[in-house]
Amino acid sequence: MDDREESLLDSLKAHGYRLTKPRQAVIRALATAVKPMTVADIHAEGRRYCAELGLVTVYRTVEMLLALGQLHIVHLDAERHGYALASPGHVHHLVCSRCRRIIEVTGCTLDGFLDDLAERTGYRITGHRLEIAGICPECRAKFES
Amino acid sequence: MDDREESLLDSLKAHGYRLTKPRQAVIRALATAVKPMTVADIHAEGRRYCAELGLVTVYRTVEMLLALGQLHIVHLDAERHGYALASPGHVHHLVCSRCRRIIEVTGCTLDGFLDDLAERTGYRITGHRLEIAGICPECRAKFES
DNA sequence: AATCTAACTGAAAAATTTTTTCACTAACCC
DNA sequence: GGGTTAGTGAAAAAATTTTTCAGTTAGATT
Repeated sequence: MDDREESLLDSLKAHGYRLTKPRQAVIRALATAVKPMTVADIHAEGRRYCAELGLVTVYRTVEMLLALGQLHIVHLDAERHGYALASPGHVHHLVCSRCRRIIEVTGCTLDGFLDDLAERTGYRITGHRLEIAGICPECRAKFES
Repeated sequence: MDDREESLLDSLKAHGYRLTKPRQAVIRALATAVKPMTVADIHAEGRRYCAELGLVTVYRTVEMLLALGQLHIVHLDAERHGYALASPGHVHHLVCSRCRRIIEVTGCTLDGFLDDLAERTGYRITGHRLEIAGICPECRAKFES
């Protein structure tokens, strides 16, 4: 169990949630993943850790983790979306278009741009989501000769 | 009919598509919208222009416009998404969290950051999606006293 | 450790969303 | 105007998500 997984379990406890096997399976599936996981992905992977894990519980646990701010929604190219454990702080995701491997990206440089934008439009800017698409080094090696 | 709508119809013709009434209704619904439209939104609004418009046709027309690059997917706060006509060039969307009104944003300042990122990670960066959330001036006036 | 109890569970059913199928319609070329 | 074929809506099917509910289990109490 890695640090991230452990702190997540602590966070559940701290919020009065029970540490059930199905929940641990969902969390482990997410903690182990290297790409955004759809509900079906989490279900399939989670069953490796809890054979009876039901799809409904995946939906419920995802919702719970989102409410706790521990999970990010990552929009895939088309209209599908997956979930990835959130690291603390402000992060974005760089997703490989081919294999879906993701890495977290910190230190985005949009603050000045957004301040400008607020001034120009009169909107109060409350947040932003940046998703970056690319081809990871492994896939480049395999497919770009 | 505004310019945008007209050029869209031209683009359909240029690609060998027929200009049917249901398609025109979908396009007009999108051209008139001030917020991202879900499939259901487009269907409801489109029926004002073509009373028999079927939901299936909305799905098909949306798919067609996406393939032509004329439509952007705009992810709403949660897991829902809507569609908005794409302006030519590189644009992002600023969406009001309260009323969903959107405005298009040009001139994002990420190029340097993305170049850096490519260097650091070895990814070849192929695109990015930036969605900015905020509260529009009207909603600020109404709800922020 | 045994007991209690409410949070939690999975299965089934229901609701919703999206895709497929198909007979009919209408846009566009002549 | 007439023919052809892309395009249509309705209905059915498939896929996804939510609700319901009786049974189970985590964790507090003793």
